[in-house]
Amino acid sequence: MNTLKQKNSNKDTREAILDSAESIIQTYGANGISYQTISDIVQIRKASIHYHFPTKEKLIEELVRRYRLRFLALVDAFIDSPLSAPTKLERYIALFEQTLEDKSGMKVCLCGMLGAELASMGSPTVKILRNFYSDNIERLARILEEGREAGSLKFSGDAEALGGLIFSLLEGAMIIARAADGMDQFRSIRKQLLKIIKV
Amino acid sequence: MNTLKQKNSNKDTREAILDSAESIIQTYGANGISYQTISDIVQIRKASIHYHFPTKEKLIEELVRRYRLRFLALVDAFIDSPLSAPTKLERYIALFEQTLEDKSGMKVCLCGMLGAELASMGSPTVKILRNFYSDNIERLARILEEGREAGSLKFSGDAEALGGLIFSLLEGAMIIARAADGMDQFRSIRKQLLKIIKV
DNA sequence: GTCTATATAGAGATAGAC
DNA sequence: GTCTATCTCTATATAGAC
Repeated sequence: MNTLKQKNSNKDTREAILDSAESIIQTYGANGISYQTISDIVQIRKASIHYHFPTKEKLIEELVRRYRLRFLALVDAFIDSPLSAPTKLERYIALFEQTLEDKSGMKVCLCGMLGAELASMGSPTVKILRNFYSDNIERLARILEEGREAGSLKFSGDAEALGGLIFSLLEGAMIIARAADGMDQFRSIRKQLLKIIKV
Repeated sequence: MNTLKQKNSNKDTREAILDSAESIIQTYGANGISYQTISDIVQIRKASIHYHFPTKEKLIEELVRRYRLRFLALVDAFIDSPLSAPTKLERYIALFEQTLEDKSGMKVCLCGMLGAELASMGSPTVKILRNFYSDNIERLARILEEGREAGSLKFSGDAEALGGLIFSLLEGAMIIARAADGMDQFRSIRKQLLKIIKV
């Protein structure tokens, strides 16, 4: 705890920059962030942000990378647990619901938001976004297949296709429900979905 | 055809501006348009665009208004026809599929795209977006209810809730499928959806 | 209705001092 | 690692000639 000690205070600044950028994008879209707005929130000069993230593209790339890892970790915390498949599915949906219920305003999935503007993102970022989508669909497919085998979920056809359906649905529902300005629509959609596939 | 004749040539320019802006937004997002990019496509000077649309906000508002009317007209062209409910549903889904299949690149629903950035849109625009969503959900609910009564569609619960689910699903699927870079994912989701509710 | 020219503000980014 | 200062580019928007 002496010679190996890192200059560590920058970790905090770096994370604070990512935190503020993430929050803004989830609320206003990719165009909502600027070095200035981040500067105002983090209380650091614009130029200092460039020390941590040389370009805006790199900042967004890092943002997406972090978000993906963090979100998948939340999923993987229960996916191999002894919980029933329907419970796992409800937990999964709850992750989206919580984002939408954020106390600082209804937020949308970062990767759903940026996916809308995919054509204007750098290719490393696009790769991570793609991975985020396929990782989530794969997790959903696993839950679905497990439920079908256990007899707790019922559906016909490909689990992967239904996983893609549910993931698309959740991403879309966040955007649409936010316009309705309340959680009711999202909740009624969730209820309808579970009614369809729960045995 | 003389005294009442309008100065009419501007109609074309106006529409051309809207067309180009629409196409850009559906591909790159709201941030993709600037007076310059529109100027390049329409072959008109930046300042001239301001003659037709004094501010960017007004331009986007008009864009959303036009899109909504046009899209609903396409839906209403068959919604009260003697077609079966499942066929109507397939036709409805085809409207989204066609947008995604556009020859100038995979496009996303204009209102889905702008909904992602709802928090940074002007309030008249937000109102029209909200209407677009609720109008579509209402049309879907009508088709669903009709199919249930005719025995050609099967589902339990509220038709409005299922309509919201399907609409959210389609909006989300356009975004997610585009990242997968091909129509396969969208088609497999459509297939899966129809498998679930077709009798 | 479209043009040229310009005002003004904001963006991302860099240089170099501390 | 953070600062001040500045560069360059692009954005929206306006004034006024044609």
